[in-house]
Amino acid sequence: MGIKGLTSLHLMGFFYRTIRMVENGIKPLYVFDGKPPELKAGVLSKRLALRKEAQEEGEEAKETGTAEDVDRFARRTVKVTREHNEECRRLLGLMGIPFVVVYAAGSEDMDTLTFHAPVLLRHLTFSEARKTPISEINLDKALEGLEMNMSQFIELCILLGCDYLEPIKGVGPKSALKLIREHGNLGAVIEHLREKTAAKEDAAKDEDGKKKKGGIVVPEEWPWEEAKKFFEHPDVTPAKDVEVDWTSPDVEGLVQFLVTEKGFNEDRVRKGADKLSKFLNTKQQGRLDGFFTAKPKTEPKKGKETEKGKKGTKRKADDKDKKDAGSSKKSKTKK
DNA sequence: ACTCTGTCTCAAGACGCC
DNA sequence: TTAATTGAGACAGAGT
DNA sequence: GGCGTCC
Repeated sequence: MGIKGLTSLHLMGFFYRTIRMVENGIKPLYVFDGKPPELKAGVLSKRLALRKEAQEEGEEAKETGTAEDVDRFARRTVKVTREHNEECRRLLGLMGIPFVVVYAAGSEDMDTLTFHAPVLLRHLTFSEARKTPISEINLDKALEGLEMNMSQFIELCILLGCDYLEPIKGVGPKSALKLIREHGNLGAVIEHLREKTAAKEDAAKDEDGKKKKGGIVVPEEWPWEEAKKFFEHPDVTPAKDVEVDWTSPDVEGLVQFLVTEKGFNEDRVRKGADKLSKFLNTKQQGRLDGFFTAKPKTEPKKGKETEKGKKGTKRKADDKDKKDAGSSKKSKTKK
Protein backbone atom coordinates (compact mmCIF):
# COMPACT_ATOMS: atom_id res chain seq x y z
CA MET A 1 0.00 0.00 0.00
CA GLY A 2 2.79 2.24 0.52
CA ILE A 3 3.82 4.66 -1.98
CA LYS A 4 7.28 3.44 -1.70
CA GLY A 5 9.28 6.13 -3.38
CA LEU A 6 9.37 9.35 -1.56
CA THR A 7 12.61 8.59 0.10
CA SER A 8 14.13 11.85 -0.95
CA LEU A 9 11.77 14.44 0.26
CA HIS A 10 14.42 16.01 2.36
CA LEU A 11 16.78 16.29 -0.55
CA MET A 12 14.15 17.74 -2.75
CA GLY A 13 13.33 20.25 -0.15
CA PHE A 14 16.89 21.31 0.33
CA PHE A 15 17.62 21.36 -3.32
CA TYR A 16 14.75 23.45 -4.49
CA ARG A 17 14.54 25.64 -1.49
CA THR A 18 18.17 26.50 -1.71
CA ILE A 19 17.94 27.25 -5.37
CA ARG A 20 15.03 29.50 -4.75
CA MET A 21 16.93 31.42 -2.17
CA VAL A 22 19.99 31.72 -4.29
CA GLU A 23 17.97 32.93 -7.18
CA ASN A 24 16.74 35.72 -5.04
CA GLY A 25 20.06 36.85 -3.84
CA ILE A 26 20.22 35.04 -0.58
CA LYS A 27 23.40 33.22 0.11
CA PRO A 28 22.35 30.64 2.59
CA LEU A 29 24.46 29.23 5.31
CA TYR A 30 22.90 26.16 6.84
CA VAL A 31 23.18 25.54 10.48
CA PHE A 32 22.67 22.03 11.66
CA ASP A 33 21.39 21.72 15.09
CA GLY A 34 23.32 19.48 17.33
CA LYS A 35 21.76 17.91 20.31
CA PRO A 36 19.25 19.83 22.27
CA PRO A 37 20.45 20.92 25.65
CA GLU A 38 19.54 18.66 28.47
CA LEU A 39 17.76 21.46 30.18
CA LYS A 40 14.76 20.50 28.27
CA ALA A 41 14.78 16.89 29.17
CA GLY A 42 11.72 17.23 31.31
CA VAL A 43 9.76 18.95 28.68
CA LEU A 44 10.86 16.48 26.13
CA SER A 45 9.72 13.48 27.99
CA LYS A 46 6.41 15.11 28.47
CA ARG A 47 6.08 15.68 24.83
CA LEU A 48 7.12 12.18 24.17
CA ALA A 49 4.04 10.97 25.89
CA LEU A 50 1.87 13.28 23.91
CA ARG A 51 3.46 12.23 20.74
CA LYS A 52 2.99 8.63 21.49
CA GLU A 53 -0.61 9.25 21.92
CA ALA A 54 -0.78 11.09 18.69
CA GLN A 55 0.88 8.22 16.99
CA GLU A 56 -1.59 5.79 18.31
CA GLU A 57 -4.37 7.86 17.04
CA GLY A 58 -2.60 7.99 13.78
CA GLU A 59 -2.43 4.27 13.62
CA GLU A 60 -6.04 4.14 14.27
CA ALA A 61 -6.77 6.59 11.57
CA LYS A 62 -4.76 4.53 9.24
CA GLU A 63 -7.31 1.85 9.38
CA THR A 64 -10.50 3.73 9.57
CA GLY A 65 -9.63 7.02 8.06
CA THR A 66 -9.49 8.25 4.58
CA ALA A 67 -6.50 8.37 2.35
CA GLU A 68 -5.89 11.99 3.16
CA ASP A 69 -5.73 11.24 6.78
CA VAL A 70 -3.15 8.63 6.26
CA ASP A 71 -1.13 10.83 4.06
CA ARG A 72 -1.26 13.65 6.45
CA PHE A 73 -0.21 11.50 9.27
CA ALA A 74 2.60 10.07 7.28
CA ARG A 75 3.96 13.48 6.72
CA ARG A 76 4.05 14.26 10.37
CA THR A 77 5.72 11.05 11.10
CA VAL A 78 8.62 11.40 8.81
CA LYS A 79 11.71 10.68 10.70
CA VAL A 80 14.75 12.75 10.33
CA THR A 81 17.52 10.33 10.79
CA ARG A 82 21.19 10.70 10.69
CA GLU A 83 21.23 9.43 7.18
CA HIS A 84 18.97 12.20 6.13
CA ASN A 85 21.22 14.61 7.83
CA GLU A 86 24.27 13.29 6.14
CA GLU A 87 22.62 13.27 2.81
CA CYS A 88 21.66 16.85 3.25
CA ARG A 89 25.19 17.80 4.03
CA ARG A 90 26.46 15.89 1.11
CA LEU A 91 23.98 17.62 -1.09
CA LEU A 92 24.98 20.99 0.22
CA GLY A 93 28.58 20.20 -0.36
CA LEU A 94 27.90 19.33 -3.94
CA MET A 95 25.87 22.43 -4.36
CA GLY A 96 28.64 24.55 -3.02
CA ILE A 97 26.65 25.76 -0.07
CA PRO A 98 28.40 25.99 3.27
CA PHE A 99 27.02 24.75 6.51
CA VAL A 100 28.05 24.53 10.09
CA VAL A 101 27.01 22.41 12.98
CA VAL A 102 26.27 23.91 16.31
CA TYR A 103 25.40 22.39 19.59
CA ALA A 104 23.49 25.08 21.26
CA ALA A 105 21.08 26.98 19.27
CA GLY A 106 18.79 29.00 21.35
CA SER A 107 17.72 31.08 18.53
CA GLU A 108 14.39 32.48 19.08
CA ASP A 109 13.02 35.85 18.56
CA MET A 110 14.42 38.28 20.98
CA ASP A 111 17.00 35.89 22.19
CA THR A 112 18.60 36.25 18.86
CA LEU A 113 18.59 39.97 19.09
CA THR A 114 20.26 39.85 22.43
CA PHE A 115 23.18 38.28 20.70
CA HIS A 116 23.47 41.40 18.67
CA ALA A 117 22.11 40.03 15.50
CA PRO A 118 21.34 43.24 13.67
CA VAL A 119 18.33 41.96 11.88
CA LEU A 120 15.96 39.16 12.53
CA LEU A 121 13.74 37.66 9.93
CA ARG A 122 10.85 35.63 11.07
CA HIS A 123 8.63 33.25 9.24
CA LEU A 124 11.20 32.61 6.61
CA THR A 125 10.39 28.97 6.61
CA PHE A 126 6.78 29.44 5.96
CA SER A 127 6.33 29.16 2.34
CA GLU A 128 4.77 32.13 0.81
CA ALA A 129 1.57 30.28 0.44
CA ARG A 130 0.75 30.87 4.04
CA LYS A 131 -0.73 34.07 4.99
CA THR A 132 1.95 34.69 7.51
CA PRO A 133 3.96 37.57 6.27
CA ILE A 134 7.64 37.64 6.77
CA SER A 135 8.52 40.14 9.32
CA GLU A 136 11.76 41.88 9.71
CA ILE A 137 12.89 43.09 13.03
CA ASN A 138 15.68 45.53 13.21
CA LEU A 139 17.59 45.69 16.42
CA ASP A 140 18.35 49.34 16.28
CA LYS A 141 14.82 50.24 15.50
CA ALA A 142 13.60 48.09 18.29
CA LEU A 143 15.86 49.75 20.78
CA GLU A 144 14.86 53.08 19.52
CA GLY A 145 11.22 52.27 19.84
CA LEU A 146 11.70 50.98 23.34
CA GLU A 147 13.91 53.85 24.20
CA MET A 148 16.38 51.51 25.69
CA ASN A 149 19.98 50.74 25.41
CA MET A 150 21.35 47.34 24.72
CA SER A 151 22.02 46.60 28.32
CA GLN A 152 18.47 47.30 29.28
CA PHE A 153 17.20 45.33 26.39
CA ILE A 154 19.15 42.29 27.38
CA GLU A 155 17.92 42.61 30.91
CA LEU A 156 14.40 42.95 29.70
CA CYS A 157 14.71 39.76 27.75
CA ILE A 158 16.08 37.99 30.74
CA LEU A 159 13.18 39.18 32.79
CA LEU A 160 10.82 37.89 30.21
CA GLY A 161 12.36 34.54 30.48
CA CYS A 162 15.21 33.39 28.43
CA ASP A 163 15.95 29.77 27.98
CA TYR A 164 18.54 29.77 30.65
CA LEU A 165 16.61 30.98 33.60
CA GLU A 166 13.34 30.22 35.16
CA PRO A 167 10.82 32.81 34.24
CA ILE A 168 9.36 34.76 37.07
CA LYS A 169 5.75 33.95 37.29
CA GLY A 170 3.53 36.91 37.26
CA VAL A 171 5.76 38.90 35.05
CA GLY A 172 4.87 39.01 31.45
CA PRO A 173 5.67 41.38 28.66
CA LYS A 174 3.82 44.32 30.09
CA SER A 175 5.05 44.17 33.60
CA ALA A 176 8.55 43.42 32.53
CA LEU A 177 8.68 46.43 30.35
CA LYS A 178 7.15 48.58 32.99
CA LEU A 179 9.49 47.37 35.66
CA ILE A 180 12.56 47.95 33.63
CA ARG A 181 11.31 51.34 32.69
CA GLU A 182 10.63 52.31 36.24
CA HIS A 183 13.77 51.06 37.78
CA GLY A 184 16.16 51.51 34.98
CA ASN A 185 17.92 48.22 35.28
CA LEU A 186 17.26 44.68 36.23
CA GLY A 187 19.22 44.78 39.43
CA ALA A 188 16.96 47.44 40.81
CA VAL A 189 13.92 45.60 39.64
CA ILE A 190 14.92 42.45 41.41
CA GLU A 191 15.68 44.34 44.53
CA HIS A 192 12.36 46.03 44.39
CA LEU A 193 10.49 42.80 43.91
CA ARG A 194 12.31 41.07 46.69
CA GLU A 195 11.53 43.84 49.08
CA LYS A 196 7.94 43.72 48.17
CA THR A 197 7.78 40.02 48.68
CA ALA A 198 9.46 40.29 52.01
CA ALA A 199 7.00 42.91 53.15
CA LYS A 200 4.09 40.75 52.26
CA GLU A 201 5.51 37.81 54.02
CA ASP A 202 5.93 39.80 57.14
CA ALA A 203 2.38 40.89 56.97
CA ALA A 204 1.26 37.37 56.46
CA LYS A 205 3.26 36.19 59.38
CA ASP A 206 1.26 38.27 61.73
CA GLU A 207 -2.00 36.95 60.60
CA ASP A 208 -0.61 33.53 60.22
CA GLY A 209 -3.34 32.03 58.20
CA LYS A 210 -3.63 34.71 55.65
CA LYS A 211 -2.91 34.46 52.05
CA LYS A 212 0.48 33.05 51.52
CA LYS A 213 1.12 34.27 48.08
CA GLY A 214 3.02 37.45 48.06
CA GLY A 215 2.57 38.76 44.63
CA ILE A 216 5.54 38.28 42.43
CA VAL A 217 8.25 36.13 43.80
CA VAL A 218 11.74 36.07 42.52
CA PRO A 219 13.26 32.64 42.85
CA GLU A 220 15.97 32.27 45.40
CA GLU A 221 18.48 31.30 42.86
CA TRP A 222 18.21 33.58 39.99
CA PRO A 223 21.62 34.36 38.57
CA TRP A 224 20.51 36.83 36.03
CA GLU A 225 23.85 38.51 36.02
CA GLU A 226 25.46 35.42 34.68
CA ALA A 227 22.81 35.13 32.08
CA LYS A 228 23.52 38.63 31.06
CA LYS A 229 27.17 37.95 30.77
CA PHE A 230 26.37 35.04 28.62
CA PHE A 231 24.34 37.15 26.30
CA GLU A 232 27.05 39.70 26.11
CA HIS A 233 29.82 37.24 25.61
CA PRO A 234 28.31 34.12 24.19
CA ASP A 235 30.46 31.10 24.03
CA VAL A 236 30.75 30.77 20.35
CA THR A 237 33.30 30.17 17.76
CA PRO A 238 34.38 33.49 16.42
CA ALA A 239 33.13 34.13 12.99
CA LYS A 240 36.58 34.35 11.60
CA ASP A 241 37.20 30.77 12.52
CA VAL A 242 34.30 29.50 10.58
CA GLU A 243 34.75 28.59 7.02
CA VAL A 244 32.00 29.88 4.90
CA ASP A 245 32.65 29.58 1.26
CA TRP A 246 30.08 29.60 -1.42
CA THR A 247 31.55 27.75 -4.30
CA SER A 248 30.37 26.59 -7.65
CA PRO A 249 28.33 23.47 -7.63
CA ASP A 250 29.79 20.19 -8.63
CA VAL A 251 27.41 19.46 -11.42
CA GLU A 252 28.54 15.98 -12.18
CA GLY A 253 28.58 15.16 -8.55
CA LEU A 254 25.04 16.33 -8.22
CA VAL A 255 23.96 14.29 -11.16
CA GLN A 256 25.65 11.27 -9.76
CA PHE A 257 24.07 11.72 -6.40
CA LEU A 258 20.61 12.90 -7.22
CA VAL A 259 20.02 11.27 -10.55
CA THR A 260 21.92 8.06 -10.41
CA GLU A 261 21.45 7.34 -6.76
CA LYS A 262 18.20 9.00 -5.99
CA GLY A 263 16.39 8.92 -9.25
CA PHE A 264 15.82 12.60 -9.74
CA ASN A 265 15.06 13.94 -13.13
CA GLU A 266 18.34 14.80 -14.72
CA ASP A 267 17.12 17.85 -16.55
CA ARG A 268 15.83 19.36 -13.41
CA VAL A 269 19.01 18.71 -11.57
CA ARG A 270 21.13 20.23 -14.26
CA LYS A 271 18.87 23.17 -14.56
CA GLY A 272 19.07 23.75 -10.86
CA ALA A 273 22.82 23.45 -10.90
CA ASP A 274 22.97 26.00 -13.65
CA LYS A 275 21.03 28.43 -11.62
CA LEU A 276 23.30 27.91 -8.70
CA SER A 277 26.48 28.58 -10.56
CA LYS A 278 24.99 31.46 -12.40
CA PHE A 279 23.84 33.28 -9.35
CA LEU A 280 26.71 32.43 -7.16
CA ASN A 281 29.19 33.67 -9.66
CA THR A 282 27.55 36.91 -10.43
CA LYS A 283 28.50 39.08 -7.57
CA GLN A 284 25.60 41.35 -7.82
CA GLN A 285 22.25 40.16 -6.92
CA GLY A 286 18.69 41.12 -6.85
CA ARG A 287 17.33 41.98 -3.54
CA LEU A 288 14.92 40.06 -1.53
CA ASP A 289 12.14 41.34 -3.61
CA GLY A 290 10.35 38.64 -5.37
CA PHE A 291 11.20 36.06 -2.83
CA PHE A 292 8.23 36.96 -0.82
CA THR A 293 4.98 38.16 -2.05
CA ALA A 294 4.54 41.36 -0.25
CA LYS A 295 5.14 42.73 3.12
CA PRO A 296 2.08 44.74 3.86
CA LYS A 297 2.78 45.56 7.40
CA THR A 298 5.98 47.27 8.12
CA GLU A 299 6.90 47.86 11.62
CA PRO A 300 7.77 51.51 11.98
CA LYS A 301 5.30 51.84 14.67
CA LYS A 302 7.13 54.28 16.75
CA GLY A 303 5.49 54.68 20.05
CA LYS A 304 6.20 51.72 22.19
CA GLU A 305 5.67 48.18 21.28
CA THR A 306 8.16 46.85 18.92
CA GLU A 307 6.15 43.80 18.74
CA LYS A 308 3.80 44.27 15.98
CA GLY A 309 1.30 41.57 16.31
CA LYS A 310 0.33 42.14 19.84
CA LYS A 311 -2.84 43.99 19.46
CA GLY A 312 -5.00 41.15 18.33
CA THR A 313 -6.33 39.27 21.28
CA LYS A 314 -9.75 40.53 21.30
CA ARG A 315 -11.69 38.68 23.76
CA LYS A 316 -14.62 36.93 22.46
CA ALA A 317 -17.38 38.86 24.04
CA ASP A 318 -19.94 36.29 23.21
CA ASP A 319 -18.77 33.66 25.55
CA LYS A 320 -22.12 33.54 27.22
CA ASP A 321 -22.91 30.48 29.13
CA LYS A 322 -20.60 28.08 27.62
CA LYS A 323 -20.33 25.65 30.37
CA ASP A 324 -17.50 23.26 30.36
CA ALA A 325 -15.76 24.87 27.53
CA GLY A 326 -12.40 24.53 29.05
CA SER A 327 -12.46 20.98 30.10
CA SER A 328 -12.01 19.48 26.74
CA LYS A 329 -8.94 17.52 27.42
CA LYS A 330 -7.36 15.66 24.68
CA SER A 331 -10.58 14.96 22.99
CA LYS A 332 -9.35 14.78 19.52
CA THR A 333 -12.06 14.99 17.02
CA LYS A 334 -11.34 11.98 15.08
CA LYS A 335 -13.42 10.86 12.30
C1' DA B 1 -10.61 45.55 33.64
C1' DC B 2 -6.38 44.01 32.65
C1' DT B 3 -2.58 40.85 32.68
C1' DC B 4 -0.42 36.50 32.66
C1' DT B 5 -0.39 31.55 32.20
C1' DG B 6 -1.52 27.09 30.76
C1' DT B 7 -3.53 24.19 27.41
C1' DC B 8 -4.67 23.00 22.91
C1' DT B 9 -4.67 23.03 17.85
C1' DC B 10 -2.69 23.30 13.51
C1' DA B 11 0.59 22.73 10.04
C1' DA B 12 5.03 22.05 8.18
C1' DG B 13 7.78 20.94 0.27
C1' DA B 14 8.21 22.73 -4.22
C1' DC B 15 6.72 22.86 -8.95
C1' DG B 16 3.67 23.56 -12.66
C1' DC B 17 -0.57 23.01 -15.19
C1' DC B 18 -5.39 24.48 -15.47
C1' DT C 1 21.81 3.78 17.99
C1' DT C 2 16.80 6.04 19.11
C1' DA C 3 13.82 9.76 19.58
C1' DA C 4 12.21 13.88 18.09
C1' DT C 5 10.09 20.14 16.69
C1' DT C 6 8.64 24.56 15.96
C1' DG C 7 5.95 28.58 15.87
C1' DA C 8 1.63 30.80 15.94
C1' DG C 9 -2.88 31.64 17.41
C1' DA C 10 -7.04 30.98 20.31
C1' DC C 11 -9.06 30.54 24.47
C1' DA C 12 -10.23 29.80 29.37
C1' DG C 13 -9.33 30.97 33.80
C1' DA C 14 -6.89 32.61 37.80
C1' DG C 15 -4.49 36.35 39.55
C1' DT C 16 -3.91 41.45 40.53
C1' DG D 1 -5.72 29.34 -6.35
C1' DG D 2 -6.50 24.42 -6.38
C1' DC D 3 -4.58 20.07 -7.34
C1' DG D 4 -1.61 16.52 -9.17
C1' DT D 5 3.37 15.24 -9.66
C1' DC D 6 7.99 15.13 -8.37
C1' DC D 7 10.78 10.87 -6.41
